Amino acid sequence: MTVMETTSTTSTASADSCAGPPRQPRRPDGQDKYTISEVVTLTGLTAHTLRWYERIGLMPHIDRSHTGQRRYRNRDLDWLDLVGKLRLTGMPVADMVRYAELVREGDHTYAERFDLLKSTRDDVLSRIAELQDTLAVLDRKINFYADAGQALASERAS
Amino acid sequence: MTVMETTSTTSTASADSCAGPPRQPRRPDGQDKYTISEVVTLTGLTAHTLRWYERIGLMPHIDRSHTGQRRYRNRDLDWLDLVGKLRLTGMPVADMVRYAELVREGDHTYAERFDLLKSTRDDVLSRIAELQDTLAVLDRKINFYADAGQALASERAS
DNA sequence: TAAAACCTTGGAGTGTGCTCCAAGCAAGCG
DNA sequence: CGCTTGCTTGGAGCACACTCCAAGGTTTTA
Repeated sequence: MTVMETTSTTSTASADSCAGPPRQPRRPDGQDKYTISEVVTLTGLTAHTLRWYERIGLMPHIDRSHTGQRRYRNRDLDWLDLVGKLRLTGMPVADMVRYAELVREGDHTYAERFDLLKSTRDDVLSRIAELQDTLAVLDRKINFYADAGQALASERAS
Repeated sequence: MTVMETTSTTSTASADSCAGPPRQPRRPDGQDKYTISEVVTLTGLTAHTLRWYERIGLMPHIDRSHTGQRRYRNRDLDWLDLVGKLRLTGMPVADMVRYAELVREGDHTYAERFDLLKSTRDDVLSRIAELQDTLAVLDRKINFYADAGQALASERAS
């Protein structure tokens, strides 16, 4: 009855500013079968999202137990890692689905996969450039407010 | 009657890969009054979006002509430039509205504005790091497909 | 002065990427 | 056996950031 589904830790504001990204727990060695909830803890995605990815054709075929429950394998986790990376680039899910289709279609789609990844790479490069541009603007403003804060402090001191 | 509202050039796929970002037209010198459609061409935003920004409190007070039409000034365009930059960082609109409120409230909010920009800056830095990480993954895959393409080519040649 | 182009509003609609629900089956434990 | 916990499905719902509409007033051009 009660479902509750691990509603992914609300990381709205990155609380600790002086730590790396929240590292996902590492996969246990020598295992090649994971339940959906194990994949939840390994990837940080919700079970809802994992099932949704499958519905929209973003996943390869996922093995099932004799009673129909999903049994993910290491290659599926590798795929989810890639999807996670692509998601960070802002790539639309539809494009990732297209890439997944190309993979399913076999080796003769290498060229098209190459093109897709290459243009994604170009996008990433320009996103980085944009962000660095923004960083400069931000730094100018931050310095302004820092100086203004200093000015107020020394005003209080005098 | 006919509205049509300049439905922002569909830049779904960045067509020309070997060109800089699509530079917005530069502001005419010595002008300090712009209609909404002039702001549309200067910013690349739609008129809908400009009005919506105003409704949600993301804009400072915008002057009006004697008949109630918007007349943007250079400082408003500066603000829109900043908003555009912040939007690129993935900052939620709600946070930008918060910043706009702080600006409206006056000089005594300097410290809070500093904090907000600083944490945004931190976010930008980690986004850049993520993207560079992704770039490495992408490059490995791209190299794989490039090599595979070479292999196929030399196979055909032999 | 008339037509065409542009601007106004509140509110409704859209696309994306999840997020959740209801109802039911299954597996492990005491 | 009953209880708890976990997994299944299709479909509905949600948050965000726009995007558009209808109906009407304004400005510019010919």
